[in-house]
Amino acid sequence: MAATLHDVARLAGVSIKTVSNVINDYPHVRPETRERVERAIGELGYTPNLTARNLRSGRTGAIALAIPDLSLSYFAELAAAVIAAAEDAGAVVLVEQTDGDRDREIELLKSQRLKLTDGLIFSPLGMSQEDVAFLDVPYPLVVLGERIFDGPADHVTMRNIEAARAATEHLIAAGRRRIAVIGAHEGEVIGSAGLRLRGYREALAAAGIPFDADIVGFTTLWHRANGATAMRELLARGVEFDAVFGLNDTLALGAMRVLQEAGRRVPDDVAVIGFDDLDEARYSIPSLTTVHPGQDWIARTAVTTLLERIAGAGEATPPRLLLADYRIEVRESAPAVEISAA
Amino acid sequence: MAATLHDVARLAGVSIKTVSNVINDYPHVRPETRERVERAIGELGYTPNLTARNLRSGRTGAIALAIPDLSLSYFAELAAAVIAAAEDAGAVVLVEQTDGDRDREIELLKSQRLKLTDGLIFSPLGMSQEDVAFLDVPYPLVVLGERIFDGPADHVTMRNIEAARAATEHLIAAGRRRIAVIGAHEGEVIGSAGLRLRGYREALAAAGIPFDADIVGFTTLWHRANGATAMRELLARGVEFDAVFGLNDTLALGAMRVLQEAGRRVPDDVAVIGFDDLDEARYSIPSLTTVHPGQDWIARTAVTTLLERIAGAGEATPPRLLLADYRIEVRESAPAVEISAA
DNA sequence: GTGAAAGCGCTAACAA
DNA sequence: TTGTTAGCGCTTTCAC
Repeated sequence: MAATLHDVARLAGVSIKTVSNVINDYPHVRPETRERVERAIGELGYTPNLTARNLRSGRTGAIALAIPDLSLSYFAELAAAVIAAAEDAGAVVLVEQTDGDRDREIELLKSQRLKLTDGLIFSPLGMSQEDVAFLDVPYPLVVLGERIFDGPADHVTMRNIEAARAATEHLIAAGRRRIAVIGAHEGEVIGSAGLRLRGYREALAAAGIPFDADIVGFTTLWHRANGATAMRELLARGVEFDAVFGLNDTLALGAMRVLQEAGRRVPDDVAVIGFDDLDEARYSIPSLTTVHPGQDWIARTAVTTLLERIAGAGEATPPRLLLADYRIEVRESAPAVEISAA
Repeated sequence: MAATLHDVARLAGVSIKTVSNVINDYPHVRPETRERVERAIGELGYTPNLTARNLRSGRTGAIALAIPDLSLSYFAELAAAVIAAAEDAGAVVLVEQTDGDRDREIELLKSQRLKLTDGLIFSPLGMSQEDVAFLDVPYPLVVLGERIFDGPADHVTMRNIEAARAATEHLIAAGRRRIAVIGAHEGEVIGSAGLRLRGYREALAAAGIPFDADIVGFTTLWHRANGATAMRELLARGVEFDAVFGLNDTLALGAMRVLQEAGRRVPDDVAVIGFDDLDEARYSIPSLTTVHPGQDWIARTAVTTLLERIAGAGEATPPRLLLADYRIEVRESAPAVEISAA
């Protein structure tokens, strides 16, 4: 059995209060007493019981992070950044996977599993705007992503519309006119797909290019395989295009693979741009031009915002919307200058 | 302030023990009493305080998982599987990143940060066999990976030597004779690199092919970029080879990219095989033949083994070594039959 | 500068 | 079947 305060106190011949004082660096302890206590601590190999401390303080020093699935690179990179940021702040992170399933997400929000933590960073995928009321929870919460806006909690996310518009403008500036899209969601208005598609349309409109629904590929899940399938459909349909905007990197990479299999040269015949700037985008063939949406900033900001809320648990400052800066990461799949078709 | 047992008891007009009985599904509670208590619980929105429960029971229901870095796909996929397995078992997972740094790994093992959890699944990368004594910790521990063997804790890992040998044999069976290796570590004997290299050499020896140090590429970190660099060096050296064994998938993918840039056809000129069977290996161009080392089994086994140790905390069964089965996942980059060079 | 004692919210032995 | 009560290990007033 592990040693307790009492054991240390007995061995050092002092009261537990004195031991507690030593442990918590309370200044007014006589040096010789302190030393005696420290020796006893060392001898017994005493370490404080965090659970008991937590019970007293009402805090655990842990935060929860709920994401759809760690095996999706985007969320793995996000989680890595969140854990690193939390560690810098002295907090520890409990990771939950929801699979992007609405019911599991809602259940998680009410779940007692979270009682082990002081607050939650939540990246919903299945829930949508009409579920906004479920975000009204009795603990500190920071929401990520584009599924729900104007909720009762702080929200850290990216500038989807502007960034997607910039991506599209990048292609237009390089001389592309028939820009296909991969990953659209039927009828979605907000959500990553809806917002990014809107940015795309804004860019087209600004350039006087008509929107053509024929070169928009729909796919609900944003996995590599779906990008590949959507691109196959586009090719099978026989529509013409000289560029592809993958609404995320994995879609773009899947699409790029199919393009190459079909003998289309990237970027000569078809330029490809993605969204997310995954590590992987740097190493594909060709390397993937993409939107860097500021995940690191999002992770850091989510952690500090949550910890602030936890610290000031009482105060009712209104929820904030925090937006990351983006930039276009120009690589081989869609260079900046116009490439003349062979 | 959240409601407590007392509040519920008061409202329901019973003692806290009765409320506790209801909550813990103690059978001998009169139905009408139970109903009254349940109504009170609903009215107050009572949820048990897990910290207090943990203090009583000495358990937290959380386990820790320590890995080098979630942004490495292998560890992300491992973590995803561990979290899923833990959830099935009713446990929650706290994820720590060590960056593969020996000092951080050792510090983590002694850290109080873990006091929030009942046990640890630990995947060391910086530590090595001589650090085995640090694994003698006063809490349930399951070790993963190939850095340390015969330690005082349960160890779940893969059959590196046999699997690497099988991978090499696959290339040999397809008619390859000059098989380069990417990712070797200078002088390493155990550790993934050392063991896999040993399997490679065993396969060569068995086939009567001499080992040639000239076609072994060294690189300490196993990132895509390192695979690419190592392959560039190999090409620059002008050595001949008709196959490449990437000691993991990311190395193989990085190497494959460089090969293609250099105009070598995969698999016609050079066959490529990896190790890990990352999700990504399925979607590269060409898709990557690789060793499936049973990560899922490893994750599930690590979790159940740890939970068993936690449950039987007293008993001192000797540490076990648990080995996952592997298989060769044959894809385009190294087909089973010999491809005749054009 | 140090000690005594209450209590965080819960569980479980024991009583009734 | 239900109530009383003693802790789990710690922090923290309040005395001394």
